Amino acid sequence: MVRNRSKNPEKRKQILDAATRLFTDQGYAATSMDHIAKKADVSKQTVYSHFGNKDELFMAAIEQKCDSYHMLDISMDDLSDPKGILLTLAQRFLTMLISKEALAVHKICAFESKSYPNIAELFFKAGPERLSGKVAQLMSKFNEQKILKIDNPKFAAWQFLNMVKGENFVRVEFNTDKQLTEEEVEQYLEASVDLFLRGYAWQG
Amino acid sequence: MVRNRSKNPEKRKQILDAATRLFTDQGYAATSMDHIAKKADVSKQTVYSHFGNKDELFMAAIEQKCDSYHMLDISMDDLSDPKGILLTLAQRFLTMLISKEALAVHKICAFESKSYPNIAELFFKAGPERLSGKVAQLMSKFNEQKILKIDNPKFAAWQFLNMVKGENFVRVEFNTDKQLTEEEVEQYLEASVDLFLRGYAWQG
DNA sequence: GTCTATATACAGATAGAC
DNA sequence: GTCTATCTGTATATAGAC
Repeated sequence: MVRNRSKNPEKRKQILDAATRLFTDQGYAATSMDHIAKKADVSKQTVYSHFGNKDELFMAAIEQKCDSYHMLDISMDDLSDPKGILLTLAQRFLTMLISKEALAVHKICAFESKSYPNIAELFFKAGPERLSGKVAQLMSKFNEQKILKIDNPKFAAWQFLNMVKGENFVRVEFNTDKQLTEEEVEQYLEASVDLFLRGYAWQG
Repeated sequence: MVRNRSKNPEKRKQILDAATRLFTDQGYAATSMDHIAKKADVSKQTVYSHFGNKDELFMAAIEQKCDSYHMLDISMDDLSDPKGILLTLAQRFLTMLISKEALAVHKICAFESKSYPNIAELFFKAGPERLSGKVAQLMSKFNEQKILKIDNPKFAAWQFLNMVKGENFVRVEFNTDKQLTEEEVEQYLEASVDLFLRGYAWQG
């Protein structure tokens, strides 16, 4: 009886937390129900009692992560300093992207996207799509207020967000030995914002 | 005796091919030695005789894929049509990126980058780093010939390549239900090349 | 060197006591 | 509802025949 909520919700939370942690750390196949039960400090049967089977537990765990995938809030009140706004956005976005948590969910959703398309879709909607939508709104406002000339705000949003990733994200993604310094990243971000501003400037 | 090359090299190749296929398809943990042996049409013991254990076989398989990760050749002879060159490059790059093969290696290297850092590093060097180096050379030439004003060719290369990925790559990466049409992708690529050309134009 | 058969460990999932 | 104990399949890896 998975639906019965008279079961101890604390244990449920313990299980879900442990599962989320282990699945995102090690992946689906490499994570065992025994390990989850042990880490959650409950018996294995309790895990099954709460979540039915491994698949359902996996879906619940990743779903939770997707839900809690918090938005970057982009203040769109004062647009008088586009460079400052975009630079701040770029910095925050990149910091979020390369955070251990976000990267782990990203990787597992991408990796399991064939086996669990609905999970990957969930992540895409909660993460990249949602953010790019927000940024597109920002681009739209820049255009309306004639701060930048942006015919297609959606394109501009994807261009900007992808550009910002740069070498830094790829290096983190593949865990390369050498990583970029903060200064290098900062320089890259500024150069990218400048490129973007020049490319979408009104006075061509 | 793994080093002894008097063993049947045909069988070795069969094993390696099967392993590469299965590992990239399903990941490390989800792929069994039994399955590899069966697919390679040899006995399991032969697999062990050739590669020692699962780890070594995995490394050999992915290494092979990285080696064969073929470069996009970028012709740098006639630079008179920068828009045409960049558009062609963008199209070829994106096509390569979202190809089933490239995507599979990309995903598994990213996913296993913590467990197998040397494999991920190998891929990074053979893939993203090598390509961005080539593109940086192109950017450098654009600058030398005053076709574009590019102070930092390395930055420009990463900016261009990342930008080109756009929404399309992310949607393929997460296997989303809705995928972009060819027309949409083509429009995005042209918009991105235009943005890049305006941003790095000589006459600001 | 390659095969079949087997040892050993651990996986997901269930049965039954309390 | 939660626990301990167990069933059953399958994994990695090895032994021994040819």
